[in-house]
Amino acid sequence: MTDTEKVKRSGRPRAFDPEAGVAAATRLFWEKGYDAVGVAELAQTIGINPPSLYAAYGSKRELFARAVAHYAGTQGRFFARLDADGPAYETLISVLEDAARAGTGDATARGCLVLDGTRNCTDSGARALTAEVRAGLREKAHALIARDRPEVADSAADYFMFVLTAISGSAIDGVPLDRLMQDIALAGQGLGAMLGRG
Amino acid sequence: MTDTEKVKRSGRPRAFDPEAGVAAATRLFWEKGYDAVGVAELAQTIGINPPSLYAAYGSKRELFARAVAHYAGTQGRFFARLDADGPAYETLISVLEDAARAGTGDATARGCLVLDGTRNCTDSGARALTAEVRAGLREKAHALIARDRPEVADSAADYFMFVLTAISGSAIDGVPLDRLMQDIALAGQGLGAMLGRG
DNA sequence: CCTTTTCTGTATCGGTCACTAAAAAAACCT
DNA sequence: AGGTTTTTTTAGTGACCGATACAGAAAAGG
Repeated sequence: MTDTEKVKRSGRPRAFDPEAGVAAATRLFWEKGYDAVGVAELAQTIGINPPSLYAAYGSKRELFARAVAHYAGTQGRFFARLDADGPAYETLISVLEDAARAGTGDATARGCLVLDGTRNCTDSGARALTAEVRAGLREKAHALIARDRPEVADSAADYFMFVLTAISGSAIDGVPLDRLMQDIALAGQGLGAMLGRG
Repeated sequence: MTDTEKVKRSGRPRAFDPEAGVAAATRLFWEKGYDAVGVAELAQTIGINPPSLYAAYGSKRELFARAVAHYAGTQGRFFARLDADGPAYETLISVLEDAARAGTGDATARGCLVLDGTRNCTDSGARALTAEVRAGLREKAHALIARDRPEVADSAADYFMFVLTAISGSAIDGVPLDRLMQDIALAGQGLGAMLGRG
């Protein structure tokens, strides 16, 4: 008995799908970054007026929070593999490669929303949102590494985030996927030396 | 006979030092990024009013260009070592380490102005400015590597910029210098494998 | 002295920012 | 139908954005 059924309520029904609105907002935030996207632009892209946006989502920052969550569940879904119990080195490398693919996937993809979406952002709340997700990613990587090699988990998890940062920033700067794959292979040598590949 | 003497001209003399203004603007652009700094804030920090700023520098973008040049000649001076004729691997690593030091040097240092100062920036002219400097850096690294190992110059120069991107982004995200040094050592293994250390 | 030139501060330009007050519109209820 | 609830649209709020018009002030040349 899944409770996803919509409860019938009084009042004028909403003329748009809030989840579809979040998806559209995610695209916009991803392409331009938090500060560079205006509320008027968000509303127009969703197909509504600003008051409807505020009624549905509360504020630009809360909509961004929804967008980050949506992004994590779609573009960033491959990070869930860090929770699996495969070999650490191979898992980390494959996640880095998927990150490169996601950050260069289509013409409008520009790096990673979580890593670079709030760079130079004036809203500290928005910055804190992405920072929390980044901390969660580091924690996942740390836990994966610590299962087999607890003594290098701190260093390796830091290095994983370091390389992730390079991937997102480079993707934004226009480095194509095949170059990113080369870079990941080179960066992976440091990871392999610490973790032992295989 | 250096021609740095100021030419005496008619008219009311300028009440501030334009070069000192550029230095102050550089700090501001570095700390907050291009878009997040307003003209009013720039003028106030320099100690002038907006009209004086426009009279002296032309526009916010032109002042930013001056700031980038000033930054390259001060914070980024160590990149000149890429032009020296030392061993490629050691030179590249030491430059990366200096970049980490510059990006975490004091409390207000936030990564690299050239690498991250125009992230999520809405002014395409400002973005082009930093991109040109980045391309120049890559070119320097490429030339250094190509002297001894032309067959890997493309890959190694790309990887050098990849690691540089990670350093700046990580510094902004709060990674301390000692962790960055560890990360550089790990990333350097990929560089060493290509270039041969020594 | 007076004119010319350049810089100064004040006060503001039109445009956009995130956000909202108010009322019309579209559904439900009795 | 009449009343209630919620969303819609219209039309704005004050604050800030980059950039300037204007007039007074401070120097030089005559």
